[in-house]
Amino acid sequence: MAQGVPHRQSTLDEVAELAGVSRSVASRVLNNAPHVSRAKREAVERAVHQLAYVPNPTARALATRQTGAAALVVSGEDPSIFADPFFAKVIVGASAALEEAELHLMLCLAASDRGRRRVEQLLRSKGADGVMLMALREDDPLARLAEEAEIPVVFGGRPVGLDPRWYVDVDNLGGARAATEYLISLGRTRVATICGRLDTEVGRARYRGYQDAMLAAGLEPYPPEAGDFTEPSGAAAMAALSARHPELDGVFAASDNMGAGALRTLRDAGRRVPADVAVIGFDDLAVARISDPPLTTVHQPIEGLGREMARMLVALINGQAPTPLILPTRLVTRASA
Amino acid sequence: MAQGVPHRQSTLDEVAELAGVSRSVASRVLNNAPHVSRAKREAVERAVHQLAYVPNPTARALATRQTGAAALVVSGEDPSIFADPFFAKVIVGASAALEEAELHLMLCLAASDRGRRRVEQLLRSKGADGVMLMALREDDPLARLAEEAEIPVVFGGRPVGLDPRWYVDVDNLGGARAATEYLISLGRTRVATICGRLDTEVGRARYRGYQDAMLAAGLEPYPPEAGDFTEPSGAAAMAALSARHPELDGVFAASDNMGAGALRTLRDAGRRVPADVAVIGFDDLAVARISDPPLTTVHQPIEGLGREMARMLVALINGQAPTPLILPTRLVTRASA
DNA sequence: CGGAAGGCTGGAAGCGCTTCCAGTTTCAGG
DNA sequence: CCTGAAACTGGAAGCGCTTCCAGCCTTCCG
Repeated sequence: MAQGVPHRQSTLDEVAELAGVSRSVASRVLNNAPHVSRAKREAVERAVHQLAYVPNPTARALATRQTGAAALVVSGEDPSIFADPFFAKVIVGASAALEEAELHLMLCLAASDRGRRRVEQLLRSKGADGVMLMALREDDPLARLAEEAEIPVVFGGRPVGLDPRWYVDVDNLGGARAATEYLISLGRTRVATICGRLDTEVGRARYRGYQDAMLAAGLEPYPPEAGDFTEPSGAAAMAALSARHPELDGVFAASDNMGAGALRTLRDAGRRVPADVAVIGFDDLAVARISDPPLTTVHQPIEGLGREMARMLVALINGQAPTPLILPTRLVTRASA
Repeated sequence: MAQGVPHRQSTLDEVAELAGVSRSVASRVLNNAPHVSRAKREAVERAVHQLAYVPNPTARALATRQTGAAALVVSGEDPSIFADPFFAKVIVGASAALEEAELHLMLCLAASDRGRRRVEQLLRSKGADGVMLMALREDDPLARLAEEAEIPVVFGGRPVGLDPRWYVDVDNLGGARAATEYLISLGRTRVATICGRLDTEVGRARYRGYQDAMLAAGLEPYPPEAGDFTEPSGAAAMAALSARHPELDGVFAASDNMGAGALRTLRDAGRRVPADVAVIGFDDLAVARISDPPLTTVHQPIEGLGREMARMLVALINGQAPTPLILPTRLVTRASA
């Protein structure tokens, strides 16, 4: 940066003057609006090139009342939940879709009080053209704020106890049911689940899917053994489960990380997978591929989730009326089941 | 959103009028600038509260010529490199530091041509108050643009063939040397390395660290066996290495993912870790903890990297003159070596 | 060749906020 | 009770761009 003179940014006025037209015409050329003769259009283009002119986005934003940015806010009390590669994939998808709409991506990690206050500001001051909300906790105050906000809001996953107007979700229930059904189809009858946090909709839906499948097969569901979606919690849950129910021959873990943890515990305990216990995870993250044995899991289209959220948001911003979306999941069979 | 009347956002003028003061005074109160009597200050505050007034950030940005946002751009031809949890951690750190400075975080994945063009725009139009640049490739055109830009730019990691004025890096060389020295101190003498891409500074530095340690111990470094930092590439490299040099008793992998890949290959080949071959990784990501056996690795302060980049950027934005920073790494011993 | 339709054009009014500055008020000290 | 300094205050001029609109100039048809 800053080598030599500050070199004042050139303005539209200067472009207009150099091109010998009025500022209005120059503006029209830039936004390629109609009502500009070929000659003037070219003159302006030449001037733009000559001055290396770049429009000032802030001024444009003020005049058009559009910021040109969309925000992705990730809630949660602990910023480290964001370290989950899940979010990175969502971002990749969302980023691509926003790029198509020429929108910038603002990322808000609303973990601290301060962070949440900033999100509130953003929502109320219309600091972005729209907002995508993820990982809301039960009774998250952000939910209210979002409902009251006068800018488009799209939810990623349905927050517990709320029925947002616009959201994109993944078929957690169906995926969990499919996983459990697969275990059952393998002849396993003593299938337990390591479920995720039951104060999240994801955790609940996946648990419900497990229950549904068990009941449908005439089997008694085991009581939920809860983890928090992380590897250590999966390992701990597996230990607790084995102690309480040594007869288990199948486990559905509500996340790959927990599944990997379960594999570790089983391995340490000398139980073979899948011979003694079959394990299925959920997410289809990298960890599922590199665990030992590779984890059979429920694939969810995470980038797709991000992409669709962004697309829905763009639609809303453009005044369209999209409908909520639930993306399909599918079972990926590997060695663990 | 949009329940009921559009409810026009109230403006500073309205606040001023309601409080019975001029707009200037109201503005001063909001920015708590001096030269406002107690009485008027309170009157304005009351009006702000009553109207639920929130200043319009765009207008403020136009007037102050400050956008209130900093951008983090992640380069690379493939957007999926962003899926590496590495970046998520950088973001967590950067986000926290930016929050303290009341700056928003804009995230730019400059993978596509379109994405790169947008970054160029951002740089040239001063669409952000500053920019953090990461994962530049060799001869990345973004580097030039950044140098020419008239806004503060901080590099995360030094790009190959460039000596940026402001950067934050991690002591890759020292870390790699320490890892290799540790293997040697364990009595291993036939230590090879699975290095990362040698067209990145990270890859080169870690390879150089390995070389240094070997030479210093009077051992002959093996020629580099390159991967691309991913698990599969590590597995493949390990296979190639074993085929070519069956005598190996130690391997330094330049990333945990590659280390995990190496472990997998060794396990599949029936070689015991660390008894037959000791393995060390680099990064200290989650994968190092859950691999089998857990991977001894070089810890690098990734969140710290993000935090320091953001702090340096904030310093630059505030007109200070920070100095480049190289963060320390340290060896974390686990079971694999 | 007249006239109307319609494309072009540029002046001017914003968008909502900051900030300079000149004028006014306040008040301690003499 | 006066004086000057210090503290306030509000008018006004922007920040750089979009967009409405009234007027002008083409065309083109009858």
